[in-house]
Amino acid sequence: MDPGCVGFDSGGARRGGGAQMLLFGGGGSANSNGFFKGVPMAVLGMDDSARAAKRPFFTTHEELLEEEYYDEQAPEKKRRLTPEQVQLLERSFEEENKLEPERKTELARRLGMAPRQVAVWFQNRRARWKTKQLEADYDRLKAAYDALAADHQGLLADNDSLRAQVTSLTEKLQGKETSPLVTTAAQEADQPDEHTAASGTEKLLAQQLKDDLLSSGNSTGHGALSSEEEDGGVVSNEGCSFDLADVMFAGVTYHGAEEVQLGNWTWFDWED
DNA sequence: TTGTGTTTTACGACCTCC
DNA sequence: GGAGGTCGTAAAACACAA
Repeated sequence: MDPGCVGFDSGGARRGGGAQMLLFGGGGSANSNGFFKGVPMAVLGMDDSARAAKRPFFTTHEELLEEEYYDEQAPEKKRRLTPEQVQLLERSFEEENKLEPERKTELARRLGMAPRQVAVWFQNRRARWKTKQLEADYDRLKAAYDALAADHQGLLADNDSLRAQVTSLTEKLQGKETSPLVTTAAQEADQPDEHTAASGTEKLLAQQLKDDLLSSGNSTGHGALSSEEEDGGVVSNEGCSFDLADVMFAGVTYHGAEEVQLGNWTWFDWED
């Protein structure tokens, strides 16, 4: 027979024996792991599947064209492709996962398979490929999500830390409300002109506040003062999730300071 | 050996494109 | 309308644990 032929001998029904197989490339008997032990539904001429279902598997390309291979008695069972067939199909799939009619015909001829079989194999192979792709996409998206979630947790921790600092500093400032340096807005309303000039003590306290802010900086830089920021006396809060100015300076006025507003941040700078 | 889960082969229904 | 695609599914083949 044609060395490129593969298939079953459907003689089970005709000769009363077990199914036999010819290996791809001219092999002999059925292999040991159970491949092809069933009587086949054939190298199906499945372009007409109703007829093909009754066609024996063992056949050459030429025999495929012959009606005499029909066997009305043969049970319809599936069979697996040989490793050699699968190997060639895989190689072809790697080159192009779509199947033009010419290529389908050529592959079928080389493999001793029906064109319909080749087409079905490509359909199933594309489905498996798509599943793998979806799994890979899922893995990538999950990794990206996990990284973002971790980053988010870090930001939340930073946020908590900064809030704690704000609370601490606010309490510290409010504990000094009675000093001549700082008054509440209400106190200032009562005595609007009393503290318009910054004294040496005021500057000292202001510097202390500034130092506190600088020393409480965190790793991400969000909401904390950096040395660069100190130079200009201006603070950026890009990416910060709370309004430091609102919290820290609510109801408190620093006398003799120049108020610099940038976004949600307010910085008080004093001229010497 | 048997039960069970997975993979492979094959098909029908439906959709899109020419 | 026909060809060829995807999608969902049936069933055979296979792997493997008990």
